[in-house]
Amino acid sequence: MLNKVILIGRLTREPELRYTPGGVAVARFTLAVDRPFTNKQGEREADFIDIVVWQKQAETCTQYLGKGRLVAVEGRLQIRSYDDSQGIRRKAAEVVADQVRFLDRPRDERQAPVAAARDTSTVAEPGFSEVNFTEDDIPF
Amino acid sequence: MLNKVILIGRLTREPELRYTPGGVAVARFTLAVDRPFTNKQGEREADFIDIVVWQKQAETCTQYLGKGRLVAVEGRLQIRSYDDSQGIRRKAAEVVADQVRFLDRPRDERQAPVAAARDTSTVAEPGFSEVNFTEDDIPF
Amino acid sequence: MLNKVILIGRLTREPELRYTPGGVAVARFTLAVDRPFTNKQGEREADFIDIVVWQKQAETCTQYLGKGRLVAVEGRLQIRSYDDSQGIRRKAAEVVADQVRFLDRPRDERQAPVAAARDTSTVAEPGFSEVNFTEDDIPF
Amino acid sequence: MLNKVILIGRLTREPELRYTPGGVAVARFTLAVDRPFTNKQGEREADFIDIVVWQKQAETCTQYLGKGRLVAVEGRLQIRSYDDSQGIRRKAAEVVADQVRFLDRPRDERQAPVAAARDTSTVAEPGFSEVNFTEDDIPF
DNA sequence: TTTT
DNA sequence: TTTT
Repeated sequence: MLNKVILIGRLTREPELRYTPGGVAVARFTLAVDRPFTNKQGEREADFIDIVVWQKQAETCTQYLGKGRLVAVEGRLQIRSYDDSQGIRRKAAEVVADQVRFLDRPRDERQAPVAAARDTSTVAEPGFSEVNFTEDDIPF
Repeated sequence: MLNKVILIGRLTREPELRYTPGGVAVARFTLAVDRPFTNKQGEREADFIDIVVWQKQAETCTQYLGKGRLVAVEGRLQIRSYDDSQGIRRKAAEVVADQVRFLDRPRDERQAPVAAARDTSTVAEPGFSEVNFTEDDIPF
Repeated sequence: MLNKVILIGRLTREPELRYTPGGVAVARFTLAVDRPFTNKQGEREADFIDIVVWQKQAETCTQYLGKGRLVAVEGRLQIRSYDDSQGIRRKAAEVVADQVRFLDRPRDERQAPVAAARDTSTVAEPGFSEVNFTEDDIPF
Repeated sequence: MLNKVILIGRLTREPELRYTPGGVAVARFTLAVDRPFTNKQGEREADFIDIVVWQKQAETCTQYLGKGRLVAVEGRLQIRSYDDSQGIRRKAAEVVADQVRFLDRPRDERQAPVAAARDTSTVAEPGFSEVNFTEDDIPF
């Protein structure tokens, strides 16, 4: 009845963009999220979490994000079963993103910070469509 | 850049429904959310948190919820300033709900559980409008 | 850097309790979490999400929870790799719970509501250990 | 029964550190969190949300954070009533932080990135004390 | 002002 | 393998 996931981590690789037969964009990438403690060998580990993004947001993520970028992802945890190419039954877990927020600047934008700021601001909330009633509208 | 609140608590009173001049429904209610510890006198306290709900969801909440009902609210924390009727500047904090989930049955539905189940199921996700691409659509 | 999962759903079976070689309690159960939309056949699906609970909370969950019970789980999403009994490399996803809240009463407690209320209140926050500084302590 | 807030925003000023009569550190700061839409004048607004941090984390936040720094805060929403210096009854809303994550580097550390990285990594999770059972311990 |  |  409620299924909410919020992650902050870094992309392990470029997003991969595909289209459904019906022409809808879908992107996938993996997020490395550091665990909040060290293991018995004193090393810090990470969870590698698969992210799925749909529609316009899929395209903006693919266009602007790359390996190492820091993002916040809000979404839901989806578990699905499938048979792999060897016919072995497998389960996949992935976070289907509602929102992807970009938390750092691309590396090569240190030279062109203003343009970068503008570019990324336009994609800051890909696919966002919340109705924006504000406090001015509140009648009590 | 990210503002997410998730609460589970009980309504302290009936929701109050109004309409903006433009005819948009807005409901307000207060949620009592027990604190996860006792105070120095050994008593359990609660936070009384104001909730604002918009549009169709405002109407379904007003119709189906009442004092004492258990709900989960997902939304964002909004802080706004205003002058009260004495001209004193005040700040208001409220959670603007994206989702309100009903977690228990109304009291008088013990007699008529089937009808109740059907009725509440139809309002289980008031105003919900997520695009429902599913795993069958994932092309990789 | 942030990995937060919040779920509300129903247990698909009794929790299973084990102990590590060092004697620490671990419980596992699966949560059915309804998806917020229907599929193309008009059916409502669910995600079946594995939950891991540690220590005292593992024991209270095992003692008080059973198939069909409604709970809220707060935790982190853990992805781990392992080889199954056939030597096939697999990935497992599970939510490691920080908190498990019981959102309904056990079925057979309708006859004994008072005792039930007391019993479950004592386990309402298994393993909880937050430091409880309150507003009375705030020096400004 | 559940009260969870997750915010990403920027400090509007330096944290203010005090101590309770009993000697416990408490820090306060305000977070500007951009709203996910523009108002009717096409401007982007923000919510200014008061944050309270306790104990060691209060001290590390005060030591390392300053105006403009980007952080993620996880905590609970607390509503409390008090009388101000004019005897006017007021309500205060604040997020009591469980975790504060630093999401950017301090400005003057561009010159000394390595030291900065090390310094901030040691305070990345101030006050964190989660028990760190890991997958190696899972007996099933 | 407050819910179970 | 699955809950209401």
